Amino acid sequence: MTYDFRKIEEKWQKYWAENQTFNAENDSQKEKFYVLDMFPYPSGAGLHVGHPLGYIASDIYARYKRHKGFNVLHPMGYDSFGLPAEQYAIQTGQHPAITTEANIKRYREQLDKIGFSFDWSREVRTSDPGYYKWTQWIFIQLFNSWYNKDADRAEDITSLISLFENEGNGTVNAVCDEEVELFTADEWKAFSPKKQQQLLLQYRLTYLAETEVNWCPALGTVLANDEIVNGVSERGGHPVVRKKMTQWSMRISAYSQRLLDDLSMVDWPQPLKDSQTNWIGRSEGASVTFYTSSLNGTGEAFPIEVFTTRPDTIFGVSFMVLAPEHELVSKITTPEQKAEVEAYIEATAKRSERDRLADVKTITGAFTGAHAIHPFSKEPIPIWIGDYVLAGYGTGAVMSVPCGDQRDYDFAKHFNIPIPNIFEGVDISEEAFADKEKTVITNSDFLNGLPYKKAVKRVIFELEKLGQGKGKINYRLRDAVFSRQRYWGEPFPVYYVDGMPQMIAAEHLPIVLPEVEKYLPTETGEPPLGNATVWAWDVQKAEVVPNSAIDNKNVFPLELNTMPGWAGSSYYFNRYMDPKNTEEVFSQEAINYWQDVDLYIGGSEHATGHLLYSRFWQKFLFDKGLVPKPEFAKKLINQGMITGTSAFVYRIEGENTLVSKNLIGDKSVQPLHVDVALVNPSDELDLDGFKENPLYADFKDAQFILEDGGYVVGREVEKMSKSKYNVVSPDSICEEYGADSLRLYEMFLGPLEQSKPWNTAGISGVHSFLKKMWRLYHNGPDGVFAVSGTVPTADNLKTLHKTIKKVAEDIENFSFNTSVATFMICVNELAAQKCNSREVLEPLAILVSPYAPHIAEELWAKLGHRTSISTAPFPKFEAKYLIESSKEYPISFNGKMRFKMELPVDITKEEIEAAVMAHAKTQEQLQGRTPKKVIVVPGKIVNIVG
RNA sequence: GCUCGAGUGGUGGAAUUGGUAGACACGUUGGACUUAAAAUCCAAUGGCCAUUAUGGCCGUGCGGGUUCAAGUCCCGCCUCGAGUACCA
Repeated sequence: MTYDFRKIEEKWQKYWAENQTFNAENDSQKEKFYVLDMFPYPSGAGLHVGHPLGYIASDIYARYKRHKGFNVLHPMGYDSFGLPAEQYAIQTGQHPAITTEANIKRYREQLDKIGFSFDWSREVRTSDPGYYKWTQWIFIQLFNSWYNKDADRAEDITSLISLFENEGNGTVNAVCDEEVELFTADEWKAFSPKKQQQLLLQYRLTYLAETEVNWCPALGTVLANDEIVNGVSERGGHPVVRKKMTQWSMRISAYSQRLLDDLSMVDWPQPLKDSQTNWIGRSEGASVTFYTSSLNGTGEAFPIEVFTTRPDTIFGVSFMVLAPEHELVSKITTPEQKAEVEAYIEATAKRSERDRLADVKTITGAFTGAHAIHPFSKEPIPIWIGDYVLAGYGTGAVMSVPCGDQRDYDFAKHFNIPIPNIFEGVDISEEAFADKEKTVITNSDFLNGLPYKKAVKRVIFELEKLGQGKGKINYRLRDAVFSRQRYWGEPFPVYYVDGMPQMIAAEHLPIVLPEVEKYLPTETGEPPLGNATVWAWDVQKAEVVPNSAIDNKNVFPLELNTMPGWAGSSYYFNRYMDPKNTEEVFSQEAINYWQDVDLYIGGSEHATGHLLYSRFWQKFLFDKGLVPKPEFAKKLINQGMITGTSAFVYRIEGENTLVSKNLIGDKSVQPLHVDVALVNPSDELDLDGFKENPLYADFKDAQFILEDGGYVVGREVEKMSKSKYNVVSPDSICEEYGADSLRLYEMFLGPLEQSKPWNTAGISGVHSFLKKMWRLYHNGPDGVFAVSGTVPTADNLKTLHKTIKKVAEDIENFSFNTSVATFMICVNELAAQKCNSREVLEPLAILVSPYAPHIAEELWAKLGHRTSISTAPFPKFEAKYLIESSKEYPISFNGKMRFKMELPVDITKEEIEAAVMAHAKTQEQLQGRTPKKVIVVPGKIVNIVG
């Protein structure tokens, strides 16, 4: 009987679906194990072989854990809100929900063919109202919360209100907007309700504020910092400009320190932790307030707050620099300097973000004419503006210490500003000196002779005494803009009364995305939801009603923005625990049983987006007592990218002639991508297919210069992408070799975390392994299924048990590539031993089952089992079968292995040495010399020196 | 620039705490079976030199070092990849 993988795989995929084999139980007595994949955005292009890599790895792990007796949660769903479906809708008028549905259907077909053990009964889709009801609900919880720094956790907004009522906000230690006015309890009570709402908004964990945002005109929306790469949009590469807009923001900065600290709790890849650490960007230093001199300018003394990591160098300050956008600039600039400053501001405003990034070498700036007073020396310090100071970081102003900071140094040199030296024994004639460890301060009054750390302490003490500064920790992490001017996203559960946002009560959720005629912004520049005609909130009826009913008494306008892509993905891992719950986001029973994700597999590109936002929401839900763990995923693995192997044909420059790769010689040729589907494993082009393909119509009549009757293409490893015609789909591999072969081969390619090239040719190795394994169970006449009850030999058991040991270790270490090699060795050995004993072949089927589940189920059934192999106990490793009576020792001379020698394992070092020295080959190697030393490592090696 | 990761045959890769470098595959070559092909099986396959079997020398990006012994540890470089970028 031949290995008919098509029939077998179809049969078992149907069986698993019908029997719901992989549905997880929420009320199990078994120990839980939660294996999660990052859910995909269902794009129109479908899956290529690179996508399932992580899914296969997690599936192997999930199946392994089932064999180990765990109740495994292994769900899958779709991050189904997003730009491509909307762009498609703009172009074609097709509703994004329809496109999305079709794409999901295709994804599901492709996924099903690979034989994953997903619990599909728990599928979630972020664009499903039943799901985004809870996204909206969490948004409301954030709105109704503030961050209490004293308790270091989020609290209900009502506790803040009662603080205001009792003490005003003077004593409140909260994370809030930069500038909040101070008020007493009595003042608070006297404020109008609107004023109170405005003030509360400055404390809420999600808040509406006019912020500088990254506006992308081409996409017609704002972007978060992590959605911008090199100054252009991540999607599409469009320019991004700074713009002030009223937007919802998330006060993620409240969690900066905890997001940093709790990285030590999770087993995540170090590079990922590093990039989160960098992104959060904690720096310790001091905030110092300088006052402008009232002797010049308007005569008013304005405070300028700066942040510095080197307060110890305060006596080295010889100028200050403000960002061109800094609000003080217009107030302090002297009449004489006004023209120059304004010209500079105009010039920098014109430069795009990209230009600024591309050109960091050029030093520019302008003098304001104003001076600040040094807090200690009382000397006047000139105030400049320059675009090397960023408005968005710190306070947008710096105290410049040219002797201790290279940028300040370069700026000072360029504008001929003095560079006072405050470091003992350091030459600063060529460059600044920034080494904290070697710092000894001089020329600095009370700091003279102090090293860095002591000087910092002292100066902060003195600043506090003056009331002009204090120690401060600064974070680079900004609050996250949460509004998008898009259609295909979660609507906010928000309506506006007198311009103030109001939350819709939770019992009326979800607020369902309205229908619109057009998916573009309105003519007045409002977001696409501005096109909706039924998009107003009736507070009496508690429902969405036509806009015509808006009277601002009972019927109010609804929010027109939608939520960003990361909203729905920031808690989906918790929702999977109880996905059908209509009363709660998840029940406490479910979350207390499943707790958190034990293993999360996905791409490293989500390091500072999804993975940071998810940790933020998790901590918020933790503070609210809704989840038991402050971190949602214990272990995380980044799977590497599978690159494509592009194929090229070569056209001779200026001719319609294509020349085979090895005949190019010194001809001048132009390489052209050719679809890899037209190339066979020997790199030969399918000439007929090529000529018939409409893509290559230009070459229909081309001349071909062939070698040995064929056309050999060139190959190069590139990113797998449609535009490079190097995409290989899993469907075609499943069709030709089967899902089990695909699964094995994806693992066999190399370590999970590494990026590696796909080459379909290599799949024949794992495919013939499966055939070989099949034959092991079918060695009767004409290949009929035949397994004997004979007692296995010592060799059989040795092969089996070393395989059990290695495979179990490999899975625990996520070294899936080496276990495939181990299976091959095992089957090769058993075949050589002509083993067909049930006692060996039955456990072997279980070992292979996580990797190649279809063939394993089929063999398991043939072995007489009536239930799925998926919960069969993993074979137990018995060390006794591996015990050897002798060991083949490598005998080395001066570290080089010369020959091997079989010796019993239970003899002493001395006996080994004696046996080795007595060997004829030893004497031959020594050629009469007496060894200086003989190293014997029992069980390992013998090395003879001399 | 900074941070992190990686360099091993023609190719993908293996090598547990320093202990037989190149497992397992792909590819290539030769052979068996076959009228033929496919499929399958067997053998060889890091480089160089030598040969009658036996052998010898070199070899894990480069240069040093530690060690009886280094792909693995230490120091200094080179190359590639990823992230980040005037962060005060």
